[in-house]
Amino acid sequence: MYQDSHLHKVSLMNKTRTLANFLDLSEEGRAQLKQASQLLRVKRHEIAVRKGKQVSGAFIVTQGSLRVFSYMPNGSESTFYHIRPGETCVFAINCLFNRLLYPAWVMADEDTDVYIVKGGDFKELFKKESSIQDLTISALSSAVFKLMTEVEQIQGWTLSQRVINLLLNHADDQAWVYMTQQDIAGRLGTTREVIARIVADLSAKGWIATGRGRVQLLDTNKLSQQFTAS
Amino acid sequence: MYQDSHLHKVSLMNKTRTLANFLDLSEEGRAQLKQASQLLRVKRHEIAVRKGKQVSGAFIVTQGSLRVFSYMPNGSESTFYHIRPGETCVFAINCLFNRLLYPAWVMADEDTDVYIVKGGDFKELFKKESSIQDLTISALSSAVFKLMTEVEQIQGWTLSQRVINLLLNHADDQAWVYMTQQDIAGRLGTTREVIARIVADLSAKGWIATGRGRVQLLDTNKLSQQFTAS
DNA sequence: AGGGGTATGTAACAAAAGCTACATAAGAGA
DNA sequence: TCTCTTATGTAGCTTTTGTTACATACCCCT
Repeated sequence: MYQDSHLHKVSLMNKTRTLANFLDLSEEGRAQLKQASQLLRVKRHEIAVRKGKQVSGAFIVTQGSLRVFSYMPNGSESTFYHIRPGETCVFAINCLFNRLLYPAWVMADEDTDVYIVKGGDFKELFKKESSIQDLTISALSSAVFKLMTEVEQIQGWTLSQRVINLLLNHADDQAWVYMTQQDIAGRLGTTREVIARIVADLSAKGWIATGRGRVQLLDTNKLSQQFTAS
Repeated sequence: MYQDSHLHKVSLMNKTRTLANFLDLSEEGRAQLKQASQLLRVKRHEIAVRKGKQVSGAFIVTQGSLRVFSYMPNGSESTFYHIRPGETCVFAINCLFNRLLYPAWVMADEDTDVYIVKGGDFKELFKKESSIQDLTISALSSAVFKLMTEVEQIQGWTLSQRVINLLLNHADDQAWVYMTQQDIAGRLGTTREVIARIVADLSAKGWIATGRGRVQLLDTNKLSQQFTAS
């Protein structure tokens, strides 16, 4: 269904949005980073990393967006998170520091540039460069926070509450959410039909309106109340 | 039901199992750590940290064991993890680096010694001392790994599979698991009755035997197969 | 040995979520 | 505008998990 990335490897020289734009490094740090990193360009819907792959280095996205997900026993996809410009992949860092195999699949949401910094060099840079320390710590700790929150929600909330929560978090200024029901289902680890049922219910109550590829929040107050009221 | 810790604060001087036993530090590092840390002794079943508390520093357990959990909407407890000697609390580190309030409850499983290292000093030490970096990174990344695994399991496995997995992971050499059904339920975020039902089923199949406060694994092969077979 | 506190065993019922199978609608592009 | 792809709407049924309410068994302590 989806193709593999062709692993176009490009030199750092001729790019405007290089890694250095996202990190504040010392002279030596900058030099080491430059020679240790490699640009990987991934096209929309290409697989960037396969599950079980040996992780050679840290990934840092400079442009575009990557989606990290896994397949559930029934074959459906469950999305863990997205990696956006300036962010690094926690799972890869985790693998680097613990010599694990990559535990998920990564697909480009759109055409994406990723820099790969060799594992050994990354660890060395980590010891000295505080901006690398910050990047690493913040990636790890925000992952801990998100995952913890997710575990709590999966265990303590109904699916309906989780859908509402996701809608509230993804709404833009005009209270629109641009996601298909399939996307929502994938994000919550369930199936489209279930989302359709829940969305239909919320719509019948007049709290939201649905459209193709989008949802409009009509009554954010009522929606928010679904967490406090039993 | 449970009492608060009385926060007995004791000087570092007269302890044999001090923090230094668990960390390999430079001279200055050792000195700074010493003056920045404080021993907290918590008695069995006392609450060591309350949810929503401001986190003043990193916790490192030198003796005993702490349980980190949260309350679900229905009032039951859901255990995230335990902190054992030489380990530190990820959530606390997370809070330190991101200025968050502590997101869970902590109770001592048994009489426990915890050192509290002031936040500012801990961050300074982190920049220079590689053993502190290791402790931090390994706490964060093993948390990421565990939580990620847990999310995958909650979403992709049946409760029965999750119970079997937990039993296999907690069995000692003689294939005994010393946990009450209540503990198991808390670990998996469900209720005792449900565990009783599952355990009764496994027992009827002859794969396990149950007893008060313990479970014996009789056929680990069959149990392990429950993950591959549909 | 007996008693009280805990832990486990059971059953019936309720609610939530997953699955199957189509029908219908919206939008993109020719 | 017409068609084709992709997304949504719905219904009925199955399976899993949660709840309620007791009965029974175990084990420590006196």
